[in-house]
Amino acid sequence: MLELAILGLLQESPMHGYELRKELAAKLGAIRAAISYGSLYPTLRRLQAAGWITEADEAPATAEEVPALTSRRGRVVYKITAEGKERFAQLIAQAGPETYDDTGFGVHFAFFARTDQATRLRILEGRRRKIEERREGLRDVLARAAERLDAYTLELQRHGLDACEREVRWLEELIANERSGRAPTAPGSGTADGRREDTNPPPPGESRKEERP
Amino acid sequence: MLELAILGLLQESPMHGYELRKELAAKLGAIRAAISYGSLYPTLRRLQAAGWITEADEAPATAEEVPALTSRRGRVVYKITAEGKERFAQLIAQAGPETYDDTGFGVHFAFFARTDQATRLRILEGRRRKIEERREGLRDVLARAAERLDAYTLELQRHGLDACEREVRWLEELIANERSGRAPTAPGSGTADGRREDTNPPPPGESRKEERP
DNA sequence: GTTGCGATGTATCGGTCCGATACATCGCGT
DNA sequence: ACGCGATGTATCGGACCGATACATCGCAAC
Repeated sequence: MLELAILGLLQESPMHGYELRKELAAKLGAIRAAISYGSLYPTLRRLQAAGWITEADEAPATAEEVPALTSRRGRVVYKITAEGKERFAQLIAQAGPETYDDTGFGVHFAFFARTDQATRLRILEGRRRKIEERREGLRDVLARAAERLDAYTLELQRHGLDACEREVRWLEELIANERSGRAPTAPGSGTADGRREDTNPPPPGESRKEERP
Repeated sequence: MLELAILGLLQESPMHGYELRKELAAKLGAIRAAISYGSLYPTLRRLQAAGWITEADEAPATAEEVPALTSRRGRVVYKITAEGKERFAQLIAQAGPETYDDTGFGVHFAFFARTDQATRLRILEGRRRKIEERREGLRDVLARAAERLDAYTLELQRHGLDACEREVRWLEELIANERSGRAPTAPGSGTADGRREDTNPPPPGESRKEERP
């Protein structure tokens, strides 16, 4: 999962670890808390060893500054390689069971703009199926085992059931939109910017902000 | 977390691993998928080594059956010890940061019937605070960084924001109920069985069903 | 002017939990 | 007699987390 997320983000622009973590938190804030450094840095090294990413030397603007003795380690900027892009495409397209759990689905969904429509549909439907199963499980417990459970546990189940029903409805809408080839924005959610023929443009902002080194 | 859940369940009745997993799935179905055996069995041994639980020999009904040679391993039933109950009480009362994340909160909530009111209130408010923070983060992203993100990512944030707002309202209701000393059942959720002076009875069904061994 | 502090930044370690896998028994239908 | 799905215990490698350590930079307060 982390691997997929990193590859996806680096495809938008080169970044160093710290920045990667922040962007990840912004993109996946709805799904999960910020990624831990204890996972991030080892994974970066693993990806580098596999050849999916490389170090990009930072700010080669003027070559006059002599590196001198104090070797100035500091931030390490990574960028994705051609093999990395292939790997990303492969990870996005193939869907295992983990693609449909909370985190897996969230990460895949966050990169739907780089996913072809058939795959999007497949993932949305797989997720719906999984949530429907969870929903049925909760209904069963509430219907058949209610007397065995205390009021708090029951309230928890009810809240969970409600969340499931809500998510299924959300997915239904997304699936309907997907089938009719429209943009993902649900009707009535504001920010509807009208027509768009081509879904799937690598999102805007491929250029990058500068920071004084 | 697993430790707390196991201790809590064994307090209701002795069980073996398989059963524990099923009960856990029923009780926490709204929160998370079934626990893995890869965590369950090692944890059981850890708890046993610490003295919180012990093996309870199964079905001592008739002592006539000679164990004979084939030593009949089979299921291992565990029961909680006095020290285990103390440990449980301690874990329930003390709230670290992990008490307020999704899983942690779910487990604590599932055992609210064994938790005193002050602690319940503290946990509900801590959870609310945490969700409010997540909500503010999502609002920030939607307000300030919307143009940097593609339509799918935005839709994800919107859905997450909605879930946050909903959970905050749910928590508000629970907190209000808690303060007024009522049972947890929200008004309008059916199953309101009227007055109850004493919250905190060890829930019904302390006796146990029999299965032919 | 220096001192301290919060943000930026990289890195490791131990621990928790998961997913796959293996294997043995039991009840039951065919 | 056979198989097959549910029951049941167990281990292993790997993913990810939380705490911790440490170094630099900008800047505000004294």
